[in-house]
Amino acid sequence: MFALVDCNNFYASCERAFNPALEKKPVVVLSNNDGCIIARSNEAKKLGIPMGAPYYQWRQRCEDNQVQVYSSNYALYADMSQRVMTILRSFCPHMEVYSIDEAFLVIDQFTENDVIAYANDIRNTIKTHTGLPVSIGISTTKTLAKIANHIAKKHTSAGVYDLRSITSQEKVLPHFPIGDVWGIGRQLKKKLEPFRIHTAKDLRDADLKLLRKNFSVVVEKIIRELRNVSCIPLEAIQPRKQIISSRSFGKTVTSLNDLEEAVSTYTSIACLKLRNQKSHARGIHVFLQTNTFKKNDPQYAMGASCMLPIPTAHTNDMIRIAKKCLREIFKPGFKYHKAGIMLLDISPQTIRQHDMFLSDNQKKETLTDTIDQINQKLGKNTLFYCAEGIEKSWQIKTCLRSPRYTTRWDELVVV
DNA sequence: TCTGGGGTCCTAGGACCC
DNA sequence: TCTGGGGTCCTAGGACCC
Repeated sequence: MFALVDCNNFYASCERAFNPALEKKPVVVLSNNDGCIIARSNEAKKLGIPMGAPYYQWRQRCEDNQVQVYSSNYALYADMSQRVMTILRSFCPHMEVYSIDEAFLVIDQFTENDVIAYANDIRNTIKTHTGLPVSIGISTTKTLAKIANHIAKKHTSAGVYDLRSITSQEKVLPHFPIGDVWGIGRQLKKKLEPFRIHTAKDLRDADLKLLRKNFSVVVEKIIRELRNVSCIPLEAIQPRKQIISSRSFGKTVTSLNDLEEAVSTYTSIACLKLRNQKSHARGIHVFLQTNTFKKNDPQYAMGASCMLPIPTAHTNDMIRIAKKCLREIFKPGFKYHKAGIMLLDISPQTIRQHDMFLSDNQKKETLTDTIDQINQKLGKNTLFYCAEGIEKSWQIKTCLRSPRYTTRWDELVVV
């Protein structure tokens, strides 16, 4: 038996948890650079504000309706997520953190009635300890638990829905749109329609062989999961296979110097993530681009990679080759809008192929460890590489960000 | 004026091996 | 006239997720 616990309107709810004045009011949270709307409270959804819409197109509507608008505050959301996950783990250690606001639990030890009480206990505990509302969907497979969660969120006031029985499945699946099924996106929806598949029930009852011939194994798994056959197992937390760091700039960037600072900063962010998961990487890919929305501006987008002889997790090693890549692709005269980096060929630090002709550099290890420890103790970026820049004029503006209530001593909530 | 930032998995095709 | 059968690895592109 799977339960999917999903926080309602997560980012918007985090803002509300520390600011009760937002209760019952429409709230939206914006993406980096205050570009797009990426979270909405129920009140904001009712105003017709769509997910992912560019903010500038909806700004007037927001102002007219006194919508409370926030820049994203990832320090806060990440910390709140950890609190929720810690509570969930205390209920059920057999769990998979699926995203910042969702987790699957495997709960096999319960009888029919107990499980509802158990789910309610989880909801109440999370609400009491964090202030965040969650919904819980329960069923026999992950795909069905996802559907149950949708129902819990939209059609019940209880916040818990049990979709294990055939009776409940017969009631729900005929009305559940195919595009809302986990794993069916826009393209698959379009391709399934000629097969007269419009609802979750249509897909469940479809001819498996016919669909397998026309679609990938992904679709076959979804069909089987809808038939109560579990094909997508609970997964343990794995180290990332790919680490990306990229941002749009706060202003148009034209100089190589600004790009170098930005790319060095992103490299530093990514390398810290890399070390935190005890991995190292053998290379880096650097990319930059102009603003693709500005059709009249000359466009340029390019990337370049560079590999090291042996993997590293040291920021200084990586910044050095990142800059080398950047200089290869930089062309003067363009108005740059975004740059980023991707770490390549990530592997665990325990697996290490030494270079016969290079000696280990113990000093470098000590340096990196010390920097990390100081930053851990005294706050992010207490020490940083000068290559990252000091003024960082290219950096994003987040003028609507709420305080980092839970991770900064100087931004604690005042009661 | 103004349009985010991460991730994963699958498949096909090419290059190579014996 | 006629040209096998079985593998692996890598990459790009596409689809999906939050």
